[in-house]
Amino acid sequence: MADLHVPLCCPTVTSMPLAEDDAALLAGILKALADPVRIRLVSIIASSGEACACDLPGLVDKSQPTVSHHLRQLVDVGILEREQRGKWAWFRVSSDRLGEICAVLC
Amino acid sequence: MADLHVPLCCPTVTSMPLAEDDAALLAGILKALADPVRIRLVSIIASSGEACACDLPGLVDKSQPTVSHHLRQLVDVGILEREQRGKWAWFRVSSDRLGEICAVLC
DNA sequence: CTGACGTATCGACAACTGTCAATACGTCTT
DNA sequence: AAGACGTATTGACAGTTGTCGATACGTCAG
Repeated sequence: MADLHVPLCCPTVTSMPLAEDDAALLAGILKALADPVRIRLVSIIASSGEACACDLPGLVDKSQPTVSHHLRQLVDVGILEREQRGKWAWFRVSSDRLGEICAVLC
Repeated sequence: MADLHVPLCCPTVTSMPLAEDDAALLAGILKALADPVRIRLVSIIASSGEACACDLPGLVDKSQPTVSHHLRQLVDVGILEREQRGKWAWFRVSSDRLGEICAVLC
């Protein structure tokens, strides 16, 4: 899979036709957000500042493997940042990434 | 399918945990954007102001039914507006809709 | 070192999605 | 009325995705 961590440096979506590469990159990032469970995870983590993975399966009512799978996708595109603390994994949203998405869409 | 035309009136994603319903609604809209072909269509149409469906298959290098299918999804969630002019279909982006998405994400 | 426990990965499966050829539907022109 | 032409829908199929049980991996406590 392409590296989705690169900054979104393309011009605004509405200003000129997106190149195929930029379109694929942006679509990949949006796809990571475009799931009810993942958007809720982002929302929960963002509004708390940070969250421990141990609490998330209960909060979104999904199994631990499923939540881990979703978290990975969000980390892969740079929306979430992961930090290991002892045996717990903590997640924080990358405010930069969300801002970039907005900047490109408007 | 739920009506995705309703305004996104939920609070910011980052301010408080999204309710399940709001999450499903927002995810549906983002999913419509989260495809390379559809994002390019939006970008092409937005940067021209409007576009005729007859030109789009050539511009994105997809078959006419495929493009029609993608356009329909974008119209269904309110990102595109369709206008029939004689036997041609013209599309315009709903700037409101994109703005709403940004407002909710940031 | 070993057991306990939190997390990630694997394997499998049903559901969904993007794609196109074929076809149906609308609208204009003659 | 009939043909031409642009667009939408249908049917089918391969590829992707969300989900979870089982299992492997890491890290801490004893």
